[in-house]
Amino acid sequence: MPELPEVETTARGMRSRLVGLRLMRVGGVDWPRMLPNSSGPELDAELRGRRLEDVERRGKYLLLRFEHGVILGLHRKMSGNLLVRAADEPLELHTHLVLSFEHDTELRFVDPRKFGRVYLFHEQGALDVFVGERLGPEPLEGLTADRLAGLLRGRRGRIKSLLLDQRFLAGIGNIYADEALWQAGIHPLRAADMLSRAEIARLASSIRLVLGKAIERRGTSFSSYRDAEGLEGENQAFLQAYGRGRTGQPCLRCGSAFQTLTLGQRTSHYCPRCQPAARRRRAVSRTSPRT
DNA sequence: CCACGATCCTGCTAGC
DNA sequence: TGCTAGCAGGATCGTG
Repeated sequence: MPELPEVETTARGMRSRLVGLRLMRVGGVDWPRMLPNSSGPELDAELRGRRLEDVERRGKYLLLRFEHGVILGLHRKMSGNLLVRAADEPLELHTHLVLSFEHDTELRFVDPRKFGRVYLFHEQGALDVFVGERLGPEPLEGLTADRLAGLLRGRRGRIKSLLLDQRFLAGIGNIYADEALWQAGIHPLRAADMLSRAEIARLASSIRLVLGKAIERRGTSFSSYRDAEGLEGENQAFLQAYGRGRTGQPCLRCGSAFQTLTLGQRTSHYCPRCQPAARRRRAVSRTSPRT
């Protein structure tokens, strides 16, 4: 569910509410698979009594930095929410982890589908390895046309598949991939290495625009996403592509009916006129034999 | 290297 | 009304 803007919004809320507080207890673990490299008792032993020093976002991960360099990495996958609540407020259904801080302040991981994961890192090096294997650059940190062109060079896949690949760029998901491709006028199935220089430049600026605006609006809530305070975002009212194909709504730029296609088990929404499919390449005889 | 399907889960809804 | 198939903002793994 959450993509970069939703995770960033949550990180900001958690930062303002939790940084500086001492963790008193880890509890509420009722789904061990949520902790692939630790356990409830281990988390409690490792974190109890330690102060939360910072909350960061990297891709779609939330990083909680505790005293003595211990780090928790949280990924919400499709349906997870992280809620800051007073300890006397009733527990939300599907709560699978509770971090109890001082001053009766709790951080609750609420996740109906149980896809969310929490990773424990004993030191920065372990986190660096984990991130290095999974995440590419941050799209809001210096994604110029030149930089994107460099990333695309030699990649043979379809552009939308690449945008969804977290090792290519970290943080883009199905909503913002569709939004950025529509904004840039690029069909989701276009071959990544066939984009023109102008298209790459439009895509880079579209990615920055779409993500930046969504952060300003505190994320997209069309269903279950809530921020750290339990509040909805506002970006759902501003989506221009995602979801429009399901009912063939008109393109806001040209009026054509939106369409959908399926790519890697995901639905893509696009305007067939503003995002034309690639021209079929003329068959060219191969002159050089493959070696 | 790249594409695709299956898998992990529960809740919601369109359609019968 | 009630049931059910299909789909959902993610990511990984195995196969071809």
